[in-house]
Amino acid sequence: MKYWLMKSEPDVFSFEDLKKRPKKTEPWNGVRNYQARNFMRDEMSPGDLILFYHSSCEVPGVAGIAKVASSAYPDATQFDSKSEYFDPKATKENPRWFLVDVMFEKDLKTYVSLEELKKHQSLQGMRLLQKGNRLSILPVTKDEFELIVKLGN
DNA sequence: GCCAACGTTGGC
DNA sequence: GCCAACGTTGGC
Repeated sequence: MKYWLMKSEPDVFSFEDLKKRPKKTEPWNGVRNYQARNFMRDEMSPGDLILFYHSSCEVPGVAGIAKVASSAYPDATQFDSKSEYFDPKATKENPRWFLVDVMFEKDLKTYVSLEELKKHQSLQGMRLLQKGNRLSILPVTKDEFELIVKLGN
């Protein structure tokens, strides 16, 4: 079992939006970064737990807990010429972008802001907190995951 | 294969 | 809106 942090802009797709989905799942489409893709394609397994992180918003931070709900499969938006995520170099025979389905797991009692994360000595090594970090999917250690869940409860 | 130019991310 | 950081592109 692995642990992850996945960023989403809440104006586009928030943790509350995930919860409101009929099956509480959502294909994590639109990732167009190779490192992030590799995490989904090669490293994630169904059941892995996810910190659902809100970025580019008033108060960035961890909004709730989700989990990986499928194995990896091609992101359909890469083949759709009308999609903003269309990739002309991708073919169905040779897809370039993969995704997993993400499912609501549980709420936190309180939102855990980025500011709060920065206060904790034991989280200083998180990739999320490193300068210049832009990756939208990041691995998180078990200890980091558990501490952050504790901060939210 | 180098690297400058350009685009994007994301906190502030 | 700014800007630092960093990934990608494309000319050579």
